[in-house]
Amino acid sequence: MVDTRRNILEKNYEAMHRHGFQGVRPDKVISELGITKGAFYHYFPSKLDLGYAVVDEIIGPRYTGLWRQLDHYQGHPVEGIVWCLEYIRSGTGEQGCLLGCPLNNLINEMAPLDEGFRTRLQAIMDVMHGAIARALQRAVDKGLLNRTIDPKSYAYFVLAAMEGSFSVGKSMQHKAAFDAALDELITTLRAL
Amino acid sequence: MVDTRRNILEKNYEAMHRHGFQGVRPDKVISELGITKGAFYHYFPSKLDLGYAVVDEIIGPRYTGLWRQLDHYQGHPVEGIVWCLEYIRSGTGEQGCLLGCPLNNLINEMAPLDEGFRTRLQAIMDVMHGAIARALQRAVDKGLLNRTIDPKSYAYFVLAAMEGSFSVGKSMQHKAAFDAALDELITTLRAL
DNA sequence: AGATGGACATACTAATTGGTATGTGCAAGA
DNA sequence: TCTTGCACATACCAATTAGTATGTCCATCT
Repeated sequence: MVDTRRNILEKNYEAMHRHGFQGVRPDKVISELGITKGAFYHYFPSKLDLGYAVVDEIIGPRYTGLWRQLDHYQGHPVEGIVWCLEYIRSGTGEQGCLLGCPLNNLINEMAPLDEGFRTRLQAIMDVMHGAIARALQRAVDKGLLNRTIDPKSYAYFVLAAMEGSFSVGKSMQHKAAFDAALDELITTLRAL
Repeated sequence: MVDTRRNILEKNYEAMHRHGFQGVRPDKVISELGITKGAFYHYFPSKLDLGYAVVDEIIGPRYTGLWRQLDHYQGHPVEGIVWCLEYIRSGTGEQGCLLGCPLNNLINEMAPLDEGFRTRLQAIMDVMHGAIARALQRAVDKGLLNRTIDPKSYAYFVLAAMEGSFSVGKSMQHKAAFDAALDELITTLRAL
């Protein structure tokens, strides 16, 4: 027997990625999975709890797992950040570009609407922000940067440019725009 | 008599800003306005058409009107871009930061879901992108930049960092994060 | 004055949504 | 072997959603 709960989680993650949380119809996802309401509500008390579980068990780990590696990156910290960005790019095909960044999508949709979502999404962003800020701080401490920067402030900028690249790619419906924005971010980082 | 159609448009714009297009309940907005379904469906054939009208008549003009001014900006083109960014910042209070950029929100929600939305949103982004790219091209032509850049590519980066600043501010639920990201973008632009 | 049409109000509705209540098969432990 | 409880299936349901169908008031044109 396959893991029914995990299947429900992953199918709903896909639906959330495309339609947003509010746009997810549990009924639809259920019938696509070939299961019934009984199975769904056996594992998740409500649609909202399902949404939280998708963030906690799929989206969160995916992002925090990547950025936490920055702390152990050997070499120029800025190149560590670039490595993370390139990793994200490599996981973003033409299709993924159209659907955008799952984290960015969810932040923009749910942050003002539900406190449960907001705290979870903020926690993920905090991990990413912390990792970038620490990397920049290491670079500053080692005197590796030409310009003086405030690591925490600059880390927000890096996050913004990265998330924004997805928005640009999504609106232009072309990975080329996403790539251009990301390339310029990388160039900017390397010029620090 | 006030302009009922405009009232419907503006109340729904506010609802879209907070709840997203899918989250808008025409019934709710109607009752808040103190009008009835008759009035609503007299002016708008459907909820989708209402959404298009909000983009065409409120969101679009607001953004294109601002960025088109760049073409007539006297002085260093980069300072013109900074002026636009500061204008956007000045219109973004603590509350506006929580709700995010209406354009960014709509792109992330609706671009993959509806072609009518997508083409409209892309058209707005194209205007903004074109204005920034032309400003950068002028700066290049006049030899005002230290670094050589590709104006079109860099314009995507500027747009990305700007839109992304809203995402960051929204997730952190703090204008300080938004301001930090925007400040670093401005510093980066001025260092070009 | 009578007809026309725009600007709404009122009342109704089919489909959908997000569930709940209840039943069943089966594996594991007492 | 009996029972307990997990893992689902089936059937039902109240509220909501996005409308439609129809009526009315009033200004304007003929």
